[in-house]
Amino acid sequence: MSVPRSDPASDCGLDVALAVMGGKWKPLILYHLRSGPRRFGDLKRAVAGISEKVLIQQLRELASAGVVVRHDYGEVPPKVDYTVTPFGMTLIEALLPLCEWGVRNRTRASASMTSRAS
Amino acid sequence: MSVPRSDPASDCGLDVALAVMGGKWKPLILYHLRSGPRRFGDLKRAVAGISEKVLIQQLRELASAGVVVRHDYGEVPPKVDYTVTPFGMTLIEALLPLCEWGVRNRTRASASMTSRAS
DNA sequence: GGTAGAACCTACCTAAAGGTAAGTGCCAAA
DNA sequence: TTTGGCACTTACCTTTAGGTAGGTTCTACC
Repeated sequence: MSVPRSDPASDCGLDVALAVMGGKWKPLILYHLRSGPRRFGDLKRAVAGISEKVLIQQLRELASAGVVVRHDYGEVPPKVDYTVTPFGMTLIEALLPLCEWGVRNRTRASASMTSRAS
Repeated sequence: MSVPRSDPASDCGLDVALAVMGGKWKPLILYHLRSGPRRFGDLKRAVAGISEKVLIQQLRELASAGVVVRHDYGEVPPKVDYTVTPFGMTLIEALLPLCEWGVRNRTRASASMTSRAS
């Protein structure tokens, strides 16, 4: 609406990527799913600190983006697991350089964030 | 506090990267700065849709993270420009695969986002 | 003298993301 | 029979990122 001509965002796909994996926990969820399927409760414990509500919410969004698939075994007690799709894997791969950058610059970056340290 | 042992986030540097370039406009700002210094007003026009308040806010955060530098010419009328640092350049490079992913999957990704379309 | 533009600052408001706490149906183990 | 775990759901509240709309100081231009 407010973009005049040849939307500058179009050249830089970051908006797309951010729309898919942006959010406080999605990167972490993806990280924990990268090595295979995980059950809901399993994931909940792995992604320490996340609430069930938010976890399921993020999983739904990832699923509706085609990044993960939900598999319901239809058993009782309930058994459900989540797996990264091949498409999701391409995202994870594109994410890796940024992961590495983060790991390399963790100290430096958090040092500059002093204004944010409570 | 709620993290038991060997914080899972530590393995995946995405939290660091997101802390630095996360936010609605930072990727775009970086994108527009990648090819050289830009004056404030210039940037304001380039990043169409952003308000001055938010632009300056994001620039300050990028600057305090060491990703860009603010140069004040001390002239009157005011002249200030912003440049990406070498450190910032390493971020931009780590960002590129994600950009490309976004560009490649723009259609697919936005198609899955139907639930978000207003 | 009035207007415009430079690079901001300030106060206030809104919307959405995320967090908290409780409840659901069902079954197995204590 | 109470408890606990599974995979959720629901209602409600808080935080914060971002947006809106003004103001400021100075000069240049008409």
